[in-house]
This record gives sequence, C-alpha cells and structure tokens, in this order.
Amino acid sequence: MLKEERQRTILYEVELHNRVLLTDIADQLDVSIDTIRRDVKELDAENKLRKVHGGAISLGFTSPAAPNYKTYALKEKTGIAEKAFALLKEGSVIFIDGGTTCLELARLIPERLQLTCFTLSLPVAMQLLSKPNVDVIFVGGRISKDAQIATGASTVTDLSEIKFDYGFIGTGYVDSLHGLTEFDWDIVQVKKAVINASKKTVLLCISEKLNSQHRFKTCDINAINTMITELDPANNLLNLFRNHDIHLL
Amino acid sequence: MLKEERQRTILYEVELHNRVLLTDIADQLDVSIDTIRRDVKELDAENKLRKVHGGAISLGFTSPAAPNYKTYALKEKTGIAEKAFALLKEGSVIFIDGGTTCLELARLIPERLQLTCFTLSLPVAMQLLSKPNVDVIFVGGRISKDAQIATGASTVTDLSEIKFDYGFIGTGYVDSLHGLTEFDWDIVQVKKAVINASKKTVLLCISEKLNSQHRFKTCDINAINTMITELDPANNLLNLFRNHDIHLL
DNA sequence: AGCAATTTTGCTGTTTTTTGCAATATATTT
DNA sequence: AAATATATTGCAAAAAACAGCAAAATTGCT
Repeated sequence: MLKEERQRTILYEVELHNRVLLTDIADQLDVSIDTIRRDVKELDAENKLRKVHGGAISLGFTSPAAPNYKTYALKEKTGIAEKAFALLKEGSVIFIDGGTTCLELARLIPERLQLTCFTLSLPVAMQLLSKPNVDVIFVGGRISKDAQIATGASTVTDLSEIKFDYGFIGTGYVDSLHGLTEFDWDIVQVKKAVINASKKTVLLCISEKLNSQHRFKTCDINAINTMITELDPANNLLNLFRNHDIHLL
Repeated sequence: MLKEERQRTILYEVELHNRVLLTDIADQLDVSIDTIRRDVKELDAENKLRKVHGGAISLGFTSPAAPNYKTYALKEKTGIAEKAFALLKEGSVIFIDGGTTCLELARLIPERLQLTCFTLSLPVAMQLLSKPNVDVIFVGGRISKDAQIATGASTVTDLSEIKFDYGFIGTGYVDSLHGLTEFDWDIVQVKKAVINASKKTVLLCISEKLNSQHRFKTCDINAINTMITELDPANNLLNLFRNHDIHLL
C-alpha cells in the first residue's frame, strides 16, 4: 500500500468520524502503529488534521471559525485586555463577559496558562476553545441576538450558585455618579448576577464610555473593584473615579 | 513495445485503479522497473499523474479534496439537512445537535420560520443567531474542546427538565444491531439526555457511517424515530434498518 | 543498405526513503 | 504511588530512487 493511499484513508476516517484512534487505524490498515503515527504527524504538519494524544481529530471540529470583522478601537481594547491579563493567576476561576474588549482578553490568554473560565458569550466561548489549558464552561440560557450572550432567569439562577475569583465584565455605559448602566434590561439582570458571583469584579472599559449613562442600572461604581481603561491610571479623565474605592489600571 | 504505448497503459491503469505500483506495472509490461520509473517521471512532468514513492496516483485522487478545510461530503450532508428541514413546523420546539450535518440543518432554516431551538453546540448556536425568528437557547455546561459542545452533569440535568417536539441528532457510529455508539463517554451521556428529552428523535447520518460501531453506546436503534441519510429510502444499504420501527427518509 | 548520432533501455553500485522494532521517556489513569 | 498507554528516539533491514555507464535499438543521413 502506498503511503499516499494510507494517508488518504486516515483523512477519510477522521473526516467521517471526527476522531480516530491511532491503534484502530493501524489495526484496520494492517501496518505498525509507528507508521500511522508518522503519517498523522505529517498530516498534522500539513494542517490536514490535528494530532492529539492517542489519535487524531478533524480540523472542522477544532478550527476557530473566526469571521474576522474588525473590532472598533481594537488597539485600545487590546491595551485594556493586556492590563487585565496581568491579573490572571495560574489555576484561577474567572468569568469573562461578552463584548469585544472581553473577547480580546480571551484571545490574549496564552497556551500554557491553566484557568477555569466561565462565560455566557458565544464568541468568547469559541475563542477560549483554542486554549488547551483552559476549562471552558458556558452558562446557558436564551441567547440574546444582538449581544450574543445568554440571558434570562435560568442564567441568573445558574450564576447564583458559583463564585469566581475574578469577574471580568464590560458595560454599555459608565458614570462616576450613576454607576454602570445598560440599554437592555435582560442584560442588566445577568450582569448583576455576575457581579454577585464574583469575589472581585474587574471592569474593562474604553475611555470613550466614561461619563455616559442609560436607562437601566447594573450597579454602583463602588461595586467594581478594579477599573481598567486604555488610559494611564494618572490621567485626568479618571479623576472623578478616584474618590471611590476603586483600583485604577 | 513502444514507449508511447507503455505510457498509455500506465495512465490507463492509474485512471482505472486510482493508483499503481511501479513493480506491478514493470511486471505486467515485462520491462525493467527503471524504464517504468522513467515513464512515470515523464508523465508526472506532463501533469498526467502524480508520482509518489513506490508508484503513482491519479490526479483526481488528490486535487479536488486537498486544500479543503470545508465540510467533508458537504453535498450529502446538505441533502440530509433538507430532508430534516421538511419535518419542521412553524412554532416547533426543537433541539439541534452538534456536528457538521446538524450545522447544515441550522444553516438551512429560513428567515421567516418561527422556531424555538435548543442546542449545546457553539457553532450551531452561532449559526442560529442569524435567524431573526428563531429563539436560541443554549444548554450550558463544560465545553468539550473537540466536539465544541456542552457536556457534563449540569447539562444532563438541564436537559432532563425539557421536552422537545423534535430532537435532531447526529452520531459517531451507527449499526442496526448495536445501535448508536460513540468514541467518547461524556458525549454519550448528553446524547442520552437529549433523546430522553425529545418526543421524537431524528437521526441525521451520512450513509458511510452505517454499520460502524465504537466503544460506548448511546441507545438502541429503536430509540430513533426517524433516520435520515442521503440515500433513497428504498436503497438496499438500508435493508438492515427496515425490520425496526424506524421511519427512513 | 551502411553508418554515425541519438535515444532508449537495463544494469550496477550508492543514496534516500520507508518501515518495524526495541529501548526509553512521557502522559494518562487508577 | 504504581500501572498502563502513548510518544519519542535511534537503529537496522528492506524497498525504492538515483546516477552513471554501456549495450541495444532507433533515427537521420548519405
């Protein structure tokens, strides 16, 4: 049997069943497992499949189907995410909110860092799948079409039974006096639950949102432990937040 | 024997069997293997076939599916999804499983159809977000990196409190005798829960998976109400499934 | 036909690729 | 922690590819 034939068969099996065991394939094709191992290694190098311990899995099952429409103010948001990332410790149990800034934080997590990440954002969950050492737990519920996050009573209930070391959240609007506010009532409910479930709450917020407000209130500004913007913590724009018991980063 | 004649024979063999061994051809045409090697080299240079170690393979064998991250057997799966789609009624409460076939079903749902869709697959949920009249509910839990679906005890518990009109599921392996089986135990647990939560269970399954099995059992074949393959329901390959109380589509 | 030039072919020895095996190391499970 | 499964590495045998060479066949020419 030609090598190409064998590799074709392996790919076929992987595509068909999404995952295969090296031993199974070696058995089926009647060659040594070393040969299969080498084949799979090659196919992996060619990006035809992904080699995992003991077998191989289809790319379609693992590749981050990332539609890269560009994020607004990406640079600022990446800067914020980097500051937030510095708070992460090996083995932490954290929550990552939806929104593009939080998505950047998820993207930033390095391969070797071991974390348990809760989220209710579909894009964040997708992003976290590519991190081998991150345990991803999705808090389910009715998915909001625009925010792409789970909302509703069951989500709130589920959240009430968890404690995160850190909750990294975004917000629609923030004001030193009126606190965090949102346009959408459902989203406020889950954000409240997240803050409640977080030992420490970290707000990721681009400076453009400072001193803006809307209809529904999530929490007072004091409920936030750390606020991260893309600005230098000493920046004058942050003065109004200095009176409160908030860490500025 | 003329060189040209020989090369024509080689090409013929390659086209017929998709591959050929140099030794076989040399034997068959009763010339030295070096001659065949040189012939194949020329044919390769002319792009009539592809020379590989030990033999040659047909171009059609490699080119069409080679740089292809797309869904395997997309056409078949779309066909299956179309049949499944015909079962959907306005206002139904359904469940859509993970996997590429089920993802096709999600993709097929038209804009105007009003549905309540439960899922535990991140890609399916993402897909459903683009359907304005579909209520998307994600059943949360620990996300499996490979399958990109929620698994674990909380997922199973959540599912135990729901009833779907239809549960559209896929499977890793299916056999008329051994039923639905999987490679992964965790996945079996949630699939069991899904079947339990479905008034009617519809299996979406490409015919290549028929009569295959693996380690962990999801359910007997009788637990399935309708099985959809890309084949005509009268096809002989489905004979083994006719004794059972299954609708074939 | 005769003959030289060219091409084709088979042979030889050498190099490269492929494969399986065994020993060791690493990962995973119990 | 031990026990098991999987990976990695080095090695050797076998198969295949390659390069060079010379005999044989083919071709083009007179």
